[in-house]
Amino acid sequence: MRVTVDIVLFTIRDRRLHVLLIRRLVKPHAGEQALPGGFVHDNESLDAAAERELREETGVRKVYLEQLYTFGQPKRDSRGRVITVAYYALVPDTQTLCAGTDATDAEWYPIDNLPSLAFDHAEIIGCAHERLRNKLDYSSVGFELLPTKFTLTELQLVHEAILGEVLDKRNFRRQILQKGRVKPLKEWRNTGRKPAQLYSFCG
Amino acid sequence: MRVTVDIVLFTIRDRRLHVLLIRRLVKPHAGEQALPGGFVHDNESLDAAAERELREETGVRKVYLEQLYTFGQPKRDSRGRVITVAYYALVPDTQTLCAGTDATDAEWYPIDNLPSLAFDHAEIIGCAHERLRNKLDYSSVGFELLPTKFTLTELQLVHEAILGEVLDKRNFRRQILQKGRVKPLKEWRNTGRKPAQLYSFCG
DNA sequence: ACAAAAGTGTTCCATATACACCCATGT
DNA sequence: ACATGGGTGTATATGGAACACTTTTGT
Repeated sequence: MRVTVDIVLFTIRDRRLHVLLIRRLVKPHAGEQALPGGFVHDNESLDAAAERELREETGVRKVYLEQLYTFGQPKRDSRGRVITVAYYALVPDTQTLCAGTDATDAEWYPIDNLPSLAFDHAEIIGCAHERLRNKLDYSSVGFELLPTKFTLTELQLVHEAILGEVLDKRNFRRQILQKGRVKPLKEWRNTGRKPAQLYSFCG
Repeated sequence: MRVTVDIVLFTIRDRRLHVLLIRRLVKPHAGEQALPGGFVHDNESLDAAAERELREETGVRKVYLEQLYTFGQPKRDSRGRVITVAYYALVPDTQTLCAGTDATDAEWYPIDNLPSLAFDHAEIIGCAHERLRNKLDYSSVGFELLPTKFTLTELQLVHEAILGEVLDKRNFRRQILQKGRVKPLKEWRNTGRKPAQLYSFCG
C-alpha cells in the first residue's frame, strides 16, 4: 500500500480565497490539474512529507500547515492502492512561487471557480474549505494569510473571503480587539487615502 | 509502507468515560495493552477496515465511527514503517463484547486511569477525547453513547462524563430541549423512585 | 415518614447584532 | 472640492450562568 500527501494551499488574492493547483506531468491524470503532493518517503513523518512536497512543487516554505483528513477509497488512484493524507496550508499573497520538477504551471484558482480536478481532489478542497471556515473564529488561521503587519481592513477582507459573506466593520473590529490576539503598532500604512494603522498578531 | 487503523472505542460505565483496550497477543508489544486495530486490506476503504477490525476484535457492530487523525512518525512501530489512521467510535454501555482472535482480554478502562499502552496509543486516546469534548455541543455524539430511549438525567451524565465536570440540571435541560434534537416519548422509566420521562434522539 | 431522584423559572450578565456618520488624505 | 477608505458608539436581542424548592414514588 502506498501513501501520499496532498496539500491544499490557500491564499487570498484580489479579495477572494484561492487554491494553488499544478498541472500534472506524469501519469495518471497527466495534463490534468491537481493538488501539489506526492509519495511519503520511508524515513520522514507525514508532516515533513507535506512540507517537502510543498517546497518542491511550489517553492513555498515555513507556512502554516495542518493535517486535514485521510482519503482511502480503494479505487481513488488507478495506479493501485494509494491512500492520501491531506493537509491544508496557508500563505500570505506576498510569497512568490516557483514550479518544481514533478509539476508545472502552478497557478492560483479562486475556490468558487475551480477547473475539473484529478483524483478526488475536488472533495479534498471542499473538506479543507470547511475546516478553514470552522476554525476561523477560534484559532489563528485568519492571520496566517496575512503578512506580519496588516491593517484591520485587510484582516476583515480575509475573513470575508473565507466565509463568503460581508461583515459589519464596527462589529468585526470590536470582536477582534476584544479577543486580544492583535496588538496595534505605532505605524501607519499610507497607501490610498487616509493612512491605516498597522497591527500584528500576538499568540 | 504499511497502513493500519486503530479505534478508540468509548462508552460510559458507572458515570465515567471508558475506553476499550485489548491485550496484544503478537509482537511487537506482545502482552501490552493497546487499542483494537489492524492492517487495512487491499480492497477495503479505511472506514470499512475500522469497522471490520472493531467487529473482529470486540464483536461490536453498527456503531458511530469517525476518522480522527493519521499518525505517521517514522519510528512509531518497530516492525518498520507503519502509519495508522485513527478512528474513534461510540457505543452505549448495553452492547456486549467478545474478544476475537488477534486479541484477548478486551476490557474497559476509565479514561482517567489508563494503564501504560503500546505504540503511541496514549496520544491517540488523548486526541480522541479532545475531539469528543469539542463535538459534544454541536453534534450528536452525546446520543451515540445511549440506547435509543433515555432519560434527560442519563443524557446529562453522559455529558458530565465527557466534560469531566458537573452541569446544572435546569440549564442543561433547557439547552437540550431548545436545540430540538430530542423528542419526549409518552413513556416513563420507573426504576428507582419517581418515574423519569423517556426521550429519543431526532436527527 | 422519609429517602431519592425528577422536575421546574427567574434574574443577571456577557456577547452578538443592527445601524450611520465624521475624518484624514491624495488627486 | 471631492472621492476614497479609515475610523468610531449605542441600543437591542439573545444566549449562558447562577441559583432552590416542590413532586412523585418505593420502602
